[in-house]
Amino acid sequence: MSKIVNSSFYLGETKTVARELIGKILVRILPNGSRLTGRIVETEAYLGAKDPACHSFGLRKTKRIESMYLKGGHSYVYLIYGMYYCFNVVTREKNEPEAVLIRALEPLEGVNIMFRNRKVTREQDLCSGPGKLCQAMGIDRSFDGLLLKSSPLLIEGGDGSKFDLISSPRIGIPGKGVASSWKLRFHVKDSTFVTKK
DNA sequence: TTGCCGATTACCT
DNA sequence: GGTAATCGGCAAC
Repeated sequence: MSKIVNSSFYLGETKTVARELIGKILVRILPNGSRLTGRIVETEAYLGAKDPACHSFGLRKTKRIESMYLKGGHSYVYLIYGMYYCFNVVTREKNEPEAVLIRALEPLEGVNIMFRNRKVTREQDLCSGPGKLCQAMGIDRSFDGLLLKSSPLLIEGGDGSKFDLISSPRIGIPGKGVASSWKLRFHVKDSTFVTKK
């Protein structure tokens, strides 16, 4: 059984946290105690005030992004395109609104429940995208602003395996000048569970 | 108040 | 390859 990640982990450099979240386990605990878990295989770093692609660029503050201003280790969940949710882990200190977007998981426990939550037939289609994994794990706006250390949502340390990592530009943010080419996306090399082309 | 667009996805030709 | 679905933020009217 893996250990819950200590909150101090999330206070470091956001790019480092994004890289080191690869291989850790996202755990969703249902009201009946069932565990839905997946190994994190793809992440992206969003660097707050100085990052034009980040919701908190220039320290913008709205109701939607209030949780980004919480201390590292909280969740930031928002609605995108009016129909999908994206799950982020807040990093750094309070009032330093940076975060890591969790883009893909390799399903581990509770796979049959994930199949019930999404209408797909292949396991590779369950959590291979930020909107997909929220659907599979039943994460919505009510999970925004939670401390990721207990039910219903937390992150565990994983099995300590090492992975070959690839870094690349972030997906879906064209037209943001130099920020569009920053290599802030990380994923496990050769994983079949990452975002598809 | 209106209109456009987004850290997406599924389904269409 | 293209585009509809559908809501909140925000700039423009």
